[in-house]
Amino acid sequence: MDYLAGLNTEQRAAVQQIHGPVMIIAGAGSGKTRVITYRVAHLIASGVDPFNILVLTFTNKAAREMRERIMHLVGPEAKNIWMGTFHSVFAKLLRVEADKIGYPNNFTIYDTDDSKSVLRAILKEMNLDDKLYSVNFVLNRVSAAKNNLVSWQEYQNNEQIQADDFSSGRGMLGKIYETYVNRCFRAGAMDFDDLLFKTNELLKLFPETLNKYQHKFKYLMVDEYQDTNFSQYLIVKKLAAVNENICVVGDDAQSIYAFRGANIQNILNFEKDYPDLKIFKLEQNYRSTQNIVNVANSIIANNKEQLKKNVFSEKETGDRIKVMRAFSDNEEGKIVAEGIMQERSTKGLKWHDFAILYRTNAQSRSMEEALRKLGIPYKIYGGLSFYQRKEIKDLIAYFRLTFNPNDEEALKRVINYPKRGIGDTTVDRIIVAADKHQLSPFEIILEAPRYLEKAPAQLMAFATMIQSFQVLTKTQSAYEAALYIAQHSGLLKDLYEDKSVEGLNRYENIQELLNGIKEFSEREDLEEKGLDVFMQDIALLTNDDNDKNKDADTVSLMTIHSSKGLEFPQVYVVGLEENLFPSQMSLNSRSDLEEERRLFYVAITRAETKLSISYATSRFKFGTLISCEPSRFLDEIDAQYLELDFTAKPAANSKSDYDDERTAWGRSDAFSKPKPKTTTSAPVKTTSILAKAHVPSANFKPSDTSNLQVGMEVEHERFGFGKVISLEGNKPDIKATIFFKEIGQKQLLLKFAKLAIVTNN
DNA sequence: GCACAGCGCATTTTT
DNA sequence: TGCGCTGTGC
Repeated sequence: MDYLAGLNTEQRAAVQQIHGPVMIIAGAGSGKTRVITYRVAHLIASGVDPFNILVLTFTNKAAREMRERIMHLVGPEAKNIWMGTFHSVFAKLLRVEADKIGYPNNFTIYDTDDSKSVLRAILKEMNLDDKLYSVNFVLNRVSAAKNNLVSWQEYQNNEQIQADDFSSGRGMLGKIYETYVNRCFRAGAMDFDDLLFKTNELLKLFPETLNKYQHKFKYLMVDEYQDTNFSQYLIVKKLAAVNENICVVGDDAQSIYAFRGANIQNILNFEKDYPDLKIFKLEQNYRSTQNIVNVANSIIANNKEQLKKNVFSEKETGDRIKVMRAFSDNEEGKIVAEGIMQERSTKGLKWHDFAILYRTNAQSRSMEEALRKLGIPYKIYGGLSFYQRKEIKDLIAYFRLTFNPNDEEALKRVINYPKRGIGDTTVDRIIVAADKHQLSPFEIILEAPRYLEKAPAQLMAFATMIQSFQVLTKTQSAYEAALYIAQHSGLLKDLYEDKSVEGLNRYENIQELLNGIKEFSEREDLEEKGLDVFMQDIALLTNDDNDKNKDADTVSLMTIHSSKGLEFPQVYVVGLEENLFPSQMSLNSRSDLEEERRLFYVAITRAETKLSISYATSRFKFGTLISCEPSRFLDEIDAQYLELDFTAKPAANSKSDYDDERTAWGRSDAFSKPKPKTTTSAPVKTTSILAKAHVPSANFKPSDTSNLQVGMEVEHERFGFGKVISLEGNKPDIKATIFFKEIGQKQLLLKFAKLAIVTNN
């Protein structure tokens, strides 16, 4: 067991505690993956049968990486571990048990687009106001219900929910939910949430099935436990109920998916579910410098709800965190690109040592432009994944329809693509007839003359074609079948004839998919490798599951959300502005704001050696120029860790002459106090964050404020000069209301505020 | 049944 | 600003 030697004391203790409930709180960069993989290896080394181990992750990537690492530790036995994402593991389980809940084993998995399309059709049929009932809103609502295991019946019978819906004028949501569920069922389809919802249903309705899996999965491990929703939580809880060998790993500080139903309480309350659990805290950060870790800590300390931990680093102190101000979004891109350029050449780094992280995808544009101008290679992560591209979805829809002709979304997608003269009206008639006769649309098409007044020959031809595909897939290999379908559906030809750049691209993408299927066909580790097997969890594959050139030396651009779990030597977090980060949408509730703060925490902790943060004072939003305030998060960072770089000058075409830092800011001077002359050619180092542009006087020194009186003029490190308006409260907790010239009125607790008394009035 | 113009809308998104 | 959906006109 020499692998245990590579772990620190706490890590080793966590790895060796293989029985009973265990919670591992893994701070950022604390070697979490290492602990999980070693723990699995240790389970096996201790005699646990790999078949009895279930490891759940959230991403395919995490599952894949862990599997590889475990394989490395324990050898091919690792193959027998059930390890995968929640969705893929329970999809697999449901394929075995589907008939119990009335589903075919080859059920289709609807992706988000499919779900939206179903809902769009329903909303249209019901003639509902598409302002009140926007597809996104309705889907969120349905999804939230499912994630909280509220069935459509319960939804309709719950007075609270009904009252809420009616008061917002959306009384039909319950009915929509019902119709949606029925529509999916008829199509033999489950959406993403169903994979978990139906698993819960199965385990609830069939105790013997629950029992079977409770005894199969004797040892459970859940990664990123802070991101579980109620549905996932309950599955895990049920499966673990007999043996209670459950180990959850997570970091409440990195919970950033509440908006998708993740419930941070699951980790905060884990202790209540398993009172005799063992808790291990991995607090040593092996990734980042002390400065970076300290900054992250100072940010997250502002959150109320969190588990206590003390993340520390024993690496070097490191550079201070650079805060850069720009005058526009374009200029922000420019200073970031220039920064990268310079850092790379002075420190001999590679492009792939850098990442630019932003809150919203829209911010990538100014970054891209600036990088392009300097000839810096970059890659944008996220966005459309390979499997979400139209042409790929089209071909896959043919596959889907072949294996599950009831799959209505697949049918609608390809019945007239490529063009074969079956228009919307015909499709509508088919759907109406399907509803009327309680059949699937495809069944109507098969006997079109019987059910439809007009049954165009094209319809019959289409049905015959799909049937021929069905026959074919029974005998041919996945690749042969796929190629045949691509050709004979006319899809390949249609794309081939499009000679535009995009058309060429689409054609190549199809080729690539076919190549992927070919590789699958040739895999030797699989017993079954028909196209149906290939199709099974294709809907669950995403972005990086098909990344061709991930080794390229490029700067990485991505949203902070997608950066979770990654690390880079140098990280630029951009757009630290109010209403952008934190997002405007999150300002209404404390919990939303705390999630934004955790997001900032995640962003900061991606950096290994150097972190730079930037903001712009103006930016284009939806085509109009708006002015921006620096983010409140900047104020929350302890100023001692920062280095301000305000050297960026407004663009040359700007009319006025900017000599002075403060006029450059667009604010007038507060008081006619002598100002420190700031050098504009070199980075300004001060002890203040200057989020609000105040540069404290050179001789700034906090005064003793125990005798502070109303009317006195004071100076605050960050808020600038102000006048005391009122004082209230008793001794240690005296609260002063001060009107600051630059930022307006603020209330400060004197015991904390660092104020210098300027005049005694 | 199809093409195109114009309107409206716009976080984050492991699955 | 830029994309996607809807409606109009052929």
